[in-house]
Amino acid sequence: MAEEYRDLHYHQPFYNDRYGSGTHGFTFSGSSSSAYTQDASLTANSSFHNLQMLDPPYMSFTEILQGANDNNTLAGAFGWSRTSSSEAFSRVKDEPKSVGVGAGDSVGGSETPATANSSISSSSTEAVGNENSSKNQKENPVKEAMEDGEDNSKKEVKTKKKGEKKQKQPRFAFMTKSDVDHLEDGYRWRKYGQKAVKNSPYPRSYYRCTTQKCLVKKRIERSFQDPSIVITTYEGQHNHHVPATLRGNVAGMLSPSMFAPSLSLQEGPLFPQELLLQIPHMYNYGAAGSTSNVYQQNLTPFEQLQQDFGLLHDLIPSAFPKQEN
DNA sequence: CGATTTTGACCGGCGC
DNA sequence: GCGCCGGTCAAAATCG
Repeated sequence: MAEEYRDLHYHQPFYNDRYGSGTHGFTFSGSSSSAYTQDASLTANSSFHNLQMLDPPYMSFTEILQGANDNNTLAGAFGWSRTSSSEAFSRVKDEPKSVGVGAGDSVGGSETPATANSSISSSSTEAVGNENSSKNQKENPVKEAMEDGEDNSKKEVKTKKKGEKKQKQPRFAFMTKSDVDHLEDGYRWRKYGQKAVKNSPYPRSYYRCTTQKCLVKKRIERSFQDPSIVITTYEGQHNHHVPATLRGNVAGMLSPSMFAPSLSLQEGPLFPQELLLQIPHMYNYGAAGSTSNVYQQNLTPFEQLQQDFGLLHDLIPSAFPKQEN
């Protein structure tokens, strides 16, 4: 447990998405893409689609979310580090199996889990695929997913009930440029496995939220194409707030209030979703098919937000609610 | 000494 | 039916 975080490195924004058909999701049709694409580290044949960011027009995240929510919640989190930034989210539709990212590997579990030298924060709820978003940090608030979760609970290893198969929960993934594998996102995680990733020299690590009853899981892997990129995939939504022990860290930064002064700033809970709702700009990626795309952008508005965020935090600490849990 | 990580075995789905 | 593969379990090891 150590918790330390420090300032971090920088993240770059990538977006990729593999949401497939979307019925929901963020798919805007945009067209231009401003970012540059990165190679796909994820799926091999992904063609990148466009992601575009809307600059001026701020689309409210809300809109986006609305669309998005249905399927998954996005909860992404935004991690803000002042220096860093960006990541991407991706939601995945249900994919059959692989998560999509094929490339990366993960964290070595062995190394530094949460404390690495520099940690970045990022997080999001689950994702899978490849998308990107920019900064984030925390997790996902979505709610639905887990309720039933049956995942953990009943899975005895061998006897699972016959008939039910586990359903998959929505996942969100985002990419972060960082040398630290396990990005601090405010929640406490317990590693429960590590597997080698096919075609990649880096392993993938599996983590589960340590909060009781919370079924959220996440996996972390490093892109084999660009080792500086860490792909984090969240599955499920937290049914609790960020642990109090982490307050001050990332947790503090997560508060959505910042973005929405006009919204309720009180103590609300702050889920990333809320955050998203308040963010003025967004990038969109079209997800067209099921291919995944990855986009990388240079920072843009998001970065600014992040920075602003950081400043706010420093200047007006009181503005950030503390959460307890 | 409790919590977390490590790591190989195991499980279940899927494609051939 | 078999093998591959992603994901999970769980005992042992390690950490703090």
